[in-house]
Amino acid sequence: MSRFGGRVREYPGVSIDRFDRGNLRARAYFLSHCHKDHMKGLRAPAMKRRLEGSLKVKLYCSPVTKELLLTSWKYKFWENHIVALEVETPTQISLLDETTGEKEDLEVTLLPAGHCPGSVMFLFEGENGTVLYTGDFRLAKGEAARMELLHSGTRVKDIQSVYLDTTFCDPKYYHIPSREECLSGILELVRSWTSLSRYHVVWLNCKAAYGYEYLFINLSEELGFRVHVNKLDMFRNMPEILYHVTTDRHTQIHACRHPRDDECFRGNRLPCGMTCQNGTPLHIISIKPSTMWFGERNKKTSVIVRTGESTYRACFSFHSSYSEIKDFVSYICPMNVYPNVLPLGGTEDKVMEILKPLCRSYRRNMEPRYKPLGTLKRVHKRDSSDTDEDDLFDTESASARSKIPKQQREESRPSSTGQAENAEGHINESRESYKATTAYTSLKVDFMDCEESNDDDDEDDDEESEKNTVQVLSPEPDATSTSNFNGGTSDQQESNDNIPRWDAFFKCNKLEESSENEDNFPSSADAGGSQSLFSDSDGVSDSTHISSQNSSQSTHISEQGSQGWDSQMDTVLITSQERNALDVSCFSKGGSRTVVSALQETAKDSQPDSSRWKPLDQNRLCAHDVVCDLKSKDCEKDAETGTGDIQDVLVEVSDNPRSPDPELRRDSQSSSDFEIPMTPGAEAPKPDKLYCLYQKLAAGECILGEKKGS
DNA sequence: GCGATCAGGT
DNA sequence: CACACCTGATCGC
Repeated sequence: MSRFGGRVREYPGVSIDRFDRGNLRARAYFLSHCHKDHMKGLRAPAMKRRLEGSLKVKLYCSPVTKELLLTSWKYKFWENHIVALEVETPTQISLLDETTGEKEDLEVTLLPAGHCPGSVMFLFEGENGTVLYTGDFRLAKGEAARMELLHSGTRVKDIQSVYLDTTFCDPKYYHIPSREECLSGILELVRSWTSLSRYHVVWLNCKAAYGYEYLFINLSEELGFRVHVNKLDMFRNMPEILYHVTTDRHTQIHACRHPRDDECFRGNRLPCGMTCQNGTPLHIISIKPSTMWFGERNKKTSVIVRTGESTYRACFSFHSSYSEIKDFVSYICPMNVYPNVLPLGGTEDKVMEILKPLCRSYRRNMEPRYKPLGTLKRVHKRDSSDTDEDDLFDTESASARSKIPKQQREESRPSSTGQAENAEGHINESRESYKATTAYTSLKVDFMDCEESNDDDDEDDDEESEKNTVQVLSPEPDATSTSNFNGGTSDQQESNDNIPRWDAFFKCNKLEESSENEDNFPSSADAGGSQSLFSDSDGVSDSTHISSQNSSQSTHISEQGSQGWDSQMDTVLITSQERNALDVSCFSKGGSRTVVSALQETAKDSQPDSSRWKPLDQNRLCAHDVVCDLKSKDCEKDAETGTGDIQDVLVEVSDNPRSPDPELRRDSQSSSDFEIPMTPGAEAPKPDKLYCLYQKLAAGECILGEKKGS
């Protein structure tokens, strides 16, 4: 929840995203996007009176935001006061104090924020300095570097203050899979289900808020089914959205809602009331987009998690992750940062502790040497932002950096180039040291971190409660060992002395050996925690058959009969590293595809296809370049004809998606990414064994066969 | 009757 | 443990 009061200290005459109380006296208003929590007071009688008293007072926003806002009659009284500013078009505005006649000139630029349709950041430039208000934003790593208007010439502008969306500004949200990863995960799940028959439909359990449109568009484009929604009049002037949504319920993708849509779903009914077609009952799965996050050390990034017999969650985030935020701020390198949001339970101090070191004010104090500001990267190549952004950012990208041994990096880094240096040195140091301290403080942190996302909110999670089978990860064979991770206080320390710890081991190895080892551990961040050990075995189980129980990591589909044996297999997990790691060539190109091949195809597709809807395009109101090219003719055909070849399809075919058998149900609902079941009869490794394993791991050797044997 | 606020839910 | 929103209860005007 935004706790931003509406005003920036540099320009107190403007109010942004808040319209109540003191903001009623503002000379100009700005709305970054159309979410209610940024519209407080906007339709209040007091504001209405304020407008009636002055024709001059304006609300500035993007054209899309204006359109969405005025769709609701509640905001109609703003109509003659709204000024839609084109995105990325610097505009001079005059702030007039109507009582004194005093005037203040200000240049404002709207920058795409990637949060929802029409969402923007505001860049103010005036005599009190340059101020960036981010609103809510999701920008991938390196995206700031591609925004021309954040730069003057090739250098990033001298920004006095950033008012920042800090929703996920906490290391526990270190990584959130990219939009593209999430999208293709959802796409493949939807594709595989809907291609089983025309009666297989998907319900996207989306919240009542703007922001899912690009998902609808991409699904519709790829699969050829428009998405059923309750209302679409707000998109009447946005053809590229309008074309992909429908109020006709006869479609296989639904995002309709009902006050008690969960009940509907449990009764095998869509929120719109559909339950069968031509007398044939529908087979419905639900996919709930929700934020999933991953700790720094976890390289696993499953974007789809099965939560029930026919319920899934898919990773989806409107906000930047911790590392994206840090990338953004360190690139901008402002004098000051002010958090707009305090993560619940977090304090301003804690957030500032993270952000301060990224600011110039702080860097100056710490380092006398002048640090040049960042430099503009490739100018506006949005298409490429869809792909692996790391590749675009050669020396700058964190992941590219981490592939180079740190020592080497420091030696070879150029001494006077802009951002490369900017992002290096100090910033990195601070990150390193932060990591070191967290790794130290508690195993619990370590474990939580590794463990992956969280996001157990609500209703359909009851079965997930045991998702983290900690015992297996524990080095201690007995049951009390759980406390090492969970409760652990003093005895935790003790047991740690006896048991070789992966992070400690790795650190010491790193000192002894040359830095080559880092090649075996592409992400240096993976060094901590025993999870990496197990997730490895988990991750490669494909090739080693180490454990059929963990095979949900496999990208293959579980083709489930009604037996229970494979209940662990039916979790569909699509992880980003699998997509990178697996060889596409081993999969057939037939009508039905494996997850992996399909994913890689879409990844390929996504690059050059300019008709694809991209998050930063969410400001297009009435684009002339709409290409309503449904490449889905084939898919449609598939759906008509093909229910065969199911073994190649992502999701199991089940005649009875809601198995009444509670045993089966509980089983199948566990996400095996969370849960690493103990192999029957197996015992946890002894300290010396562990040491041995660590050594082999560090050397890059395969430990799996042995582990299995032990 | 309306709005603001809170609690509780999805 | 998040977000964005909705509903319903309560209070004040």
